[in-house]
Amino acid sequence: MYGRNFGIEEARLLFDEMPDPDAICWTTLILVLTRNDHFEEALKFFYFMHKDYRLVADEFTFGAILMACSNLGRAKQGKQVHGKVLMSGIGANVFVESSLVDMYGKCGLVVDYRGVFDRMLKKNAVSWCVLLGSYCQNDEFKAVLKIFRKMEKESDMYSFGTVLRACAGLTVVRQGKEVHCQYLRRGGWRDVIVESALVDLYAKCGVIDYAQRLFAEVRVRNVITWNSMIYGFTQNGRGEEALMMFTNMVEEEGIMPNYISFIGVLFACSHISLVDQGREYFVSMSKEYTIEVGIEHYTCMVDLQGRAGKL
DNA sequence: ATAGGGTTAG
Repeated sequence: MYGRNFGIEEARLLFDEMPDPDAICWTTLILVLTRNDHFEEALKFFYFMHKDYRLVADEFTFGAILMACSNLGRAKQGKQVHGKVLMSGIGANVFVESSLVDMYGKCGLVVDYRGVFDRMLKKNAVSWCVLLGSYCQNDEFKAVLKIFRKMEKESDMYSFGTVLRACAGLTVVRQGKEVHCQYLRRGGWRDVIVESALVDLYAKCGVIDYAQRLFAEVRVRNVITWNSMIYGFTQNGRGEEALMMFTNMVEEEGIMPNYISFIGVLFACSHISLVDQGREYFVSMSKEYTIEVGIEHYTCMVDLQGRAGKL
């Protein structure tokens, strides 16, 4: 109950009070941690449970631990967990196997995720979606489209974000439109993830005005939707509008920009030679927004000042 | 008590 409502501390305290927590209690705590993005801690507790308390992990435990490995990109640990899964005799569980595919996919191990997927006896929409996601994460966009075309009932609405991302990666606007239509035909409607992917797709394909019209119709926008639009203007040589979008996002909508927002903003400044304003944005990143300045931002600043003759 | 989707410099 606390874990589902961001009460990680409360969940921890209650767990510590338990006189003799069994494997289900431990697993519940691990699930709370993964659900709230505390992946390192989740792994720590797993090893604790396993090594110090000799409790037996089940499919729920392994699912959560594999999720932690996926999100941390820990291939080595993930493989070890895979070994434990095989030894435990619950290898043929659709949750665990889908998590394994996802783990190998997010770690970039193409042979492994394909191998696990091919050997799965039972597959469902999530398994197929994870496979698409794995190919997409490894820039195998053509494979994503090929598999998606062969899928019918196996796919559900979750697949569309990934497939649209693949179309954007290939800048194939015609196929992107087809997928867009298919999404609508299947009753897709007002999904912030799909709509963000659509804005990005059309912007990347150069149909920026259409992207803008679509963006205007979106009801629920989050920072990623805005980033897609901001970066879309930047990519299409419309830096002023990119900066206007950024201002709108922050001042009108009160949405906090993130690391990626500033890549679009600084790159926009570089394109329209706004050196001083670019510097101000660069400084405000850490001062006003407490966002860590990364290599991409420094690169934009080098570009910005280099283009302006300030070698 | 369980798994999956979207934004990123040169």
